[in-house]
Amino acid sequence: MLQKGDIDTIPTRGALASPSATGNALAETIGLMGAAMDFERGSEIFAEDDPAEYIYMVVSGCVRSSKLMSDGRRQIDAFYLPGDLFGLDAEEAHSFSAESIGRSRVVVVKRSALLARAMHDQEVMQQLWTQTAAYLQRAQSQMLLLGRKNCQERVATFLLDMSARLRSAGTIELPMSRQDIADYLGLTIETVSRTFTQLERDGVISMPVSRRIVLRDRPVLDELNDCWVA
Amino acid sequence: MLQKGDIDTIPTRGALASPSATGNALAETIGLMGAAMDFERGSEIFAEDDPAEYIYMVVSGCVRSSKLMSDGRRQIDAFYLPGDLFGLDAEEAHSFSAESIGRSRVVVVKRSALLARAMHDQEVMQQLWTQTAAYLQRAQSQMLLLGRKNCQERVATFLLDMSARLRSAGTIELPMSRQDIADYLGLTIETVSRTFTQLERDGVISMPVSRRIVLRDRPVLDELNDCWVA
DNA sequence: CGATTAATTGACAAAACTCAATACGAGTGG
DNA sequence: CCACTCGTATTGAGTTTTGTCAATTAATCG
Repeated sequence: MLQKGDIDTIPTRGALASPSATGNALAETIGLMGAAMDFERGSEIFAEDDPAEYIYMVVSGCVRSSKLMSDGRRQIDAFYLPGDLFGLDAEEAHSFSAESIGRSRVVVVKRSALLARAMHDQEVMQQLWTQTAAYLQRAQSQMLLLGRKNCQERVATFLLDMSARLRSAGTIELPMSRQDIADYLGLTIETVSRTFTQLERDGVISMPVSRRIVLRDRPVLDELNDCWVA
Repeated sequence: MLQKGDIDTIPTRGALASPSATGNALAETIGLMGAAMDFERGSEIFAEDDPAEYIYMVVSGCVRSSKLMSDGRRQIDAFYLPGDLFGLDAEEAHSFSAESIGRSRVVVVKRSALLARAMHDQEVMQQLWTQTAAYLQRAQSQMLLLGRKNCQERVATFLLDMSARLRSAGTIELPMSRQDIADYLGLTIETVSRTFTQLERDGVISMPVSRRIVLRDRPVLDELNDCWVA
């Protein structure tokens, strides 16, 4: 599915917009080995069941990965922000699809090349594991959210997580639509919208515009979030 | 948390009750390096936030891993069956707890020892990654289930998954309680019970006793399950 | 066999969903 | 600069699904 973006053959040393807390050796290696590609708003980076030929790192923008059911129901597993790796399947085929939200730039490296590298660079191999384990941990938190939290708690957890990952000081600029948030939180767009409105009425957040969220009362959000550690 | 079981210092070569499809080199290594421990019904193997000192492999019985909220709501991330590894956190502390369902035997190996081994056995390191990625993939399917499936679909998916993992020819002997199933599927015990009853009335399954489920109409279960591949 | 835990069932309540209408906001062209 | 348009977001009314609480019934273990 690499046809959709333009390959930028210029090496991407230092191309990372925000040097996220990603496993450094691995991110470094990918940055050096990979090619930068640009994706348009909404374009598909890979599809479910596509051969897992590449491993990806977000440079700028935001990527969503999701699974679809045959009747169109969608669950977004994760949003990837600058510095995040994705496509880390160990299987031959991807078990989910990935699309660019808005415009984004992504560094792409051949799985086979990275694995070859990992085979004689122990640290790269280990970080491949560490990164994957970190995503597994996130997935476990998300299962708690999806299985057991109510809509206020889901939204609070989401906002605190985005705030931490975007390193925002109280104001979050959301890169994704309400529909994406709904599909990530296992809710409908209407419920997400109503929950935002309710939190604003209660003075917990404010929304100058719908994609800009100001966290006004963190203690309440933390309370709703229960077991989160920022 | 290792006090609860009895350490069996006899090496566990060939101790695996059912030689599951686990990454072989890794399972082999753990079997050879590890010590067998027995756990009583309901006993805790490790708790959330415990230091992640060991990595585990189920020999017999069944283990559940879960997360708790402060008010007692529980989400079970996974059930581990013979041959399955667990405790594969890359972090220093476990992000979930693990308890034995019924009696079980587990092989335990020091994380540090296994990592040391992995550092000069490339295959072990890679399988550590592969295993973790496989669990991440399972987690992604579970997120789709928890976020988007209705109770019938959840139960159908659960039954097909258990049937495949237990290699059962149509009859499943469930090792876990309805409460455990409910906490795994993000439902209440009553909803799980009613759904089983409904499926039995519809002739899709039968339940000679509550823990023994006979799959009578796989096509219907597959239909409910949507996108599963056995 | 009896005690105790696990599972089922029923009646009702609540949370989230659906469908439909309306409002907002970014981008475009007059 | 304003009006128009189109995709996105919000709001309302009513329904559905699942949850809650309480009462039974079934299964398991001494």
